[in-house]
Amino acid sequence: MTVSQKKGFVIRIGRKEREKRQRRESIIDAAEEIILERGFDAATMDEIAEQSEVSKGTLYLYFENKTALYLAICERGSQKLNDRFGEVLTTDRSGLEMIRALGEVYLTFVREMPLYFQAFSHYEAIQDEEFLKENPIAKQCKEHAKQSLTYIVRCLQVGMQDGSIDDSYDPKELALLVWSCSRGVVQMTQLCNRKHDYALIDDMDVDLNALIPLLLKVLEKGMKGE
Amino acid sequence: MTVSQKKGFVIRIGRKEREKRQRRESIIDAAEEIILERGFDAATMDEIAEQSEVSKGTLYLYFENKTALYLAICERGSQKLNDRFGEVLTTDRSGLEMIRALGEVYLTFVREMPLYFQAFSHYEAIQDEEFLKENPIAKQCKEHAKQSLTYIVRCLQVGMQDGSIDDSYDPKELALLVWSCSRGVVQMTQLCNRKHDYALIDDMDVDLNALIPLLLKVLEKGMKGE
DNA sequence: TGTTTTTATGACTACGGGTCATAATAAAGC
DNA sequence: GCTTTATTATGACCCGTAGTCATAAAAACA
Repeated sequence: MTVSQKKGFVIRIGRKEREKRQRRESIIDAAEEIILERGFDAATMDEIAEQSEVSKGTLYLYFENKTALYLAICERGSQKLNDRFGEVLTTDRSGLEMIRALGEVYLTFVREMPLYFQAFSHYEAIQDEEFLKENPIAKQCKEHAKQSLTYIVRCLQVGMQDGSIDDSYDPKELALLVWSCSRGVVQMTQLCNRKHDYALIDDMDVDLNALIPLLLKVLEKGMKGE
Repeated sequence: MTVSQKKGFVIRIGRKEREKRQRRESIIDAAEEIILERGFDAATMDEIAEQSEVSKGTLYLYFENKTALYLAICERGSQKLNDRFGEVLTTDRSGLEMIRALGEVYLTFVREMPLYFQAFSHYEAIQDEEFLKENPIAKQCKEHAKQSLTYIVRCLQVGMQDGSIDDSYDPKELALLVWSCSRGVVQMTQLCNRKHDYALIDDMDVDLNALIPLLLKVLEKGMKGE
């Protein structure tokens, strides 16, 4: 543990750390599989333990409770989404075009990995504020969310610079708005797709796939600079 | 039971029906109180039974399970919101103005009765499709949602008639969009208000109260006819 | 009043989240 | 190597809560 200890020892500590993280990840993998099969609520810790080839007790060695484990899934998801958002920022486009790209990235993400989207909803449904305030994984999730929002702000700022977006808006407010609306629309889409008999669409015959392009169209017109 | 039976009997049946409904309502009342105190997840059926001055067994005579009871709360909420939406339609305003009014009604509703808003989220989180498909209360909820959406469609149609809204849009699609966005924004607002340390606002200093007006502003500009 | 039907009850069961005494394994000291 | 100490793993167990059911009370009826 102390600095005076020989190199070999330090290396071995490194390996242990690595193995520990690996096992943690494999538990999250297992949890994801089980949740995909059974759903968030129906999934049990016993099932997850079995799937991850670990005893129940060990599970609780890595995650203080079920919520913490689910938060970890959330954290993974927000990390992934964040990375994809970041990539958009590296491309050379107008602000408005980047906003559209972010929207498409978001939609693709949710389509490809609906589990993470569900996990986000789960996270938001957590009532216990104390837990959220203390838990380090929750803090990570927050960090990622903040980061994502910042990406949107940046795109809007670029758009205001290049004239593709009306610069009389407050970019931060507008970013929050874009974010909220996208979430709302995607949520609705998911909802309608999942239970295919969901009231709103039944005899309404609206094409859900048209909803996101429509959002972009309306938002763009609403945000466009003169 | 048969038609030949004397009046007194029929009247007594009526009274029993009435009492049964009343008790059902009082159970829902109790559930709402407990949930307000403890939250949806922490609330137990025993607590609710005690609060409604009924045994646990009786509770299950009126609601097949906890989810059904929660659905009943949802049904109540959607009924109330629906009524308020309906009132807006009776006023004499331009389509765009009515849309704004609906937005305000919605926001007021959520502010006054956050419990119902939470109940809606709960409803949407239910994974068991079979249950939702069979349950009559769920069907009612759906009916209300459909009705609300129709109100929005009507307002948009009026707006397209009076020229306040661009009539090249499909009113149904646009209604779904307006609805989704509003939900998204309100959800975000609720989220940020609840856990006051929610990542997005912390050091962003965005005024949440400005978010809904901003939504209306952007939507209006985006939907406006030339 | 006696009989049947409806409604109410709370002890009980099943099940899942979470714990903890104990065991296995690995590291350190000699 | 062998012993001692520290770390990590285990699953039997505890406890709270959703949901059940045999029994009782009440109401309707004859």
